[in-house]
Amino acid sequence: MPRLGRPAAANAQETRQRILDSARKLFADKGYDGTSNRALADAVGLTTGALYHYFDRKLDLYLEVYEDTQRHVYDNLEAAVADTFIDSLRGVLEAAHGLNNDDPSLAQFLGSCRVDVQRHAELGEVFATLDHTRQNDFFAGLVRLGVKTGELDAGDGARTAALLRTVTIGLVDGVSGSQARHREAVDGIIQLFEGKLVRPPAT
Amino acid sequence: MPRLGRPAAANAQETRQRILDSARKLFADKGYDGTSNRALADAVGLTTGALYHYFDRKLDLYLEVYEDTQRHVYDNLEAAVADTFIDSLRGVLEAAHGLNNDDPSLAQFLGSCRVDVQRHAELGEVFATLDHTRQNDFFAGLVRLGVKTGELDAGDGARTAALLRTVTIGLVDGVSGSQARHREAVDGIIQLFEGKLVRPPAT
Amino acid sequence: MPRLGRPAAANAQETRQRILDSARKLFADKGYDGTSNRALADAVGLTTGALYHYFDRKLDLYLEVYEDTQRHVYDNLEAAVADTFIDSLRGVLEAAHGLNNDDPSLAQFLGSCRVDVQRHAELGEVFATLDHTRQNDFFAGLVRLGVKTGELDAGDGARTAALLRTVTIGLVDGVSGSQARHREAVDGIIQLFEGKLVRPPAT
Amino acid sequence: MPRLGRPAAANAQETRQRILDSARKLFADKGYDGTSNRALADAVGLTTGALYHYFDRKLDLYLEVYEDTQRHVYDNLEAAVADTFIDSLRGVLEAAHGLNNDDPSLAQFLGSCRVDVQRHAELGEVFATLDHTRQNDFFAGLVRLGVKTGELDAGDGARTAALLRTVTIGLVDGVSGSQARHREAVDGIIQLFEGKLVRPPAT
DNA sequence: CATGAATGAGCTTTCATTCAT
DNA sequence: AATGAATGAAAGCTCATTCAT
Repeated sequence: MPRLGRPAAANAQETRQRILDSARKLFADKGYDGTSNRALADAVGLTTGALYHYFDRKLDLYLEVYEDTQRHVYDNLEAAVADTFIDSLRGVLEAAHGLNNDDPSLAQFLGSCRVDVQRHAELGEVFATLDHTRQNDFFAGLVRLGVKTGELDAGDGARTAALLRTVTIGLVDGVSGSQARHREAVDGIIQLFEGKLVRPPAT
Repeated sequence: MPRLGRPAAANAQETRQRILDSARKLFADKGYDGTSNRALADAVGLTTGALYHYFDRKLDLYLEVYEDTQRHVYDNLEAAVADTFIDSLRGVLEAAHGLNNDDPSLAQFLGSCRVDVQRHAELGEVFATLDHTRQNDFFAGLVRLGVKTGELDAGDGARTAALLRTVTIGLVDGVSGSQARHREAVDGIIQLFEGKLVRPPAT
Repeated sequence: MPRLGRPAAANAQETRQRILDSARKLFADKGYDGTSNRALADAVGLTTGALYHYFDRKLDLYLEVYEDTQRHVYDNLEAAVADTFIDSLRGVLEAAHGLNNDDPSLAQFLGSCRVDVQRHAELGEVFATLDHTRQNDFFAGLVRLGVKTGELDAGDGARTAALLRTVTIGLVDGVSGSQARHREAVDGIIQLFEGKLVRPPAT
Repeated sequence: MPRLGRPAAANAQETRQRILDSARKLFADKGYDGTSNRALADAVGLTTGALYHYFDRKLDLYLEVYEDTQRHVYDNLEAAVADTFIDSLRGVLEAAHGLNNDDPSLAQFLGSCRVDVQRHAELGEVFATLDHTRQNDFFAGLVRLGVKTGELDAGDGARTAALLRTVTIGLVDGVSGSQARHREAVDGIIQLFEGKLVRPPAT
């Protein structure tokens, strides 16, 4: 005999957030398909049916996790932008490292997400309709700053943006699982950008 | 409508290769779980049962695709190593770009693979038993070369290896889908390593 | 054509029992492998997926059917034990005949089960972990009773137990399918134990 | 490139017998469904395709195994019949024990067979068309002998036949897997028929 | 006489989703 | 707000059988 009526402890807002948090971790770890509603429900302490009280479809839940995460991450990165390109880069990478330290599932989810969007036709369609301005603007903004301060040539803009995107993805996909390796990679990147990592061969 | 029994044209060697090639493309695109035996069989022009004539389990097929791809890629990258660190880097990145040009599914599969190995417990277990020496040695060799030629400080070794790994993963996961963006990112990386991308701010 | 969602009339307890009852009949008739989830689901009026709402694996279902049946049968047989060996034997065989009359699938399942446990490695492993004390104790108890009343020599104990086991299995495997033949065999056994079936040859 | 033409060592007659022998063991152990053509081919050292050179269908192979086994067993049992019922019984049970000692798969197959015939509609149909006269006649003959010698009452004929059938099946299904237990059961049966196992209670 | 490539149907199991309660 | 009974589709895999070679 299940208890009827509204459970005493139930708080929709808070339950919803618990679902989103568990979902981010599971999606980050196992991917979209690899995360069953059942596993999610178990993690949250609900049944699969209850999930549908909060989200119409698994896809909608995934989307909401994405938007939450994206917002949280870029709020932090944007706050780290400074007066020069190199200082901003340093700040942004440090901020990324800090985020990864506090909650590794943030970066892991975003990396996992890029894969799932490519793999899943259905997910791809929905993501195509999202507003990605913020993400694009962020890298473009960094480059613009570098050109303004004279740190970058205007002609190297696209190249630098592509480079930043590549490095970011490498950090997320490659080393966000281990704090130590993440630290090392971040230090390497900064040192390289400062021109202090490599010099011409001895001869 | 093919009939029962052995088809006239059957050639085991060639069919096996067709399976592996189709599998690499599908695994690269849709991942391990996202690639059903059915989809693979359809792509090759067989039934799912026939696949088991060649591979005992889906996992074995995946493994074989991996080993084939890994071998092919590192044969090419190792051939591109030169006398100095910077020349080797340039050569290796160009070789990678060439490979990606000829058959994008090679890099895409390897990127896809890293994700699947993390997501799939079963895949992870099997991969743990594989010999990854070659992959590890490759980056370590590049760094040793740089130290020998004086291009790198010995103390920066670990940092540089982590950086190379990060950049490689970024290239594979981030931009191997588009030739143009891949080109741009490669050029950016080379220019950055040459110290010709960034300079101190004007003031 | 039932629709999706929970049917109005659903009653878990009763459905579960219907599954177990149908399963016993099918397992008795067709064996473990010969009984497909599909056939069982059809017999109960469900889909195969619904079975997994009640049992995690086919094997668990089989086990539960076994325990139910075993308990039911031995409850009846033990109740038939009397003051002397010969009266107990008569009572137990009559009880067995009665059970077989009421629901032939009980004995048939147990006979079928012994075969399946030998045939199926997986089934054998699980059954090895079960507690078979009750079954063993039952025959041992009968023999002890016979020795106590002087009906049996103590030295014939093991032989008599083996004989009882053999006769029981013969009844179950050989003639439980036909009431008439079962009756005849039971009568023959009793008469034989009473010493009224065979006498020395005429000469 | 498979070797073409007739393999040097091939001897149809002998290969056929090897198939039948392996088949009897596998069918006895795992049953009809539980024995795959593949497993049988492996045991014999052939491929599944080759089996079809000797038998049109799995079912035909099974049938042939049955007829071979049945003939072999009853040749032996009939040879053990003596002048009186009790001596015949003793002889037949000893013969059965000897057979079981020499090749346990004989009795095991026959026990396994009865189950499979009941479980498998297709098998049942084919067995219904077989001539079971010999098996039936054998028990009837024993009973007739007992009546002739005065060891049995004519009125107890059907009952005794049912009893013999029950005991035989019990021996085969229950204890043919272990020589020791088989021996014990055989001794118990003989002693019981001799009237030397049970006596009235002490009062 | 024998191989081995291939089919098509079947199996157990998992899953997203629905909906009466 | 939440449960849990149920569906229907799909998955990986096995199998008896066929037949070109």
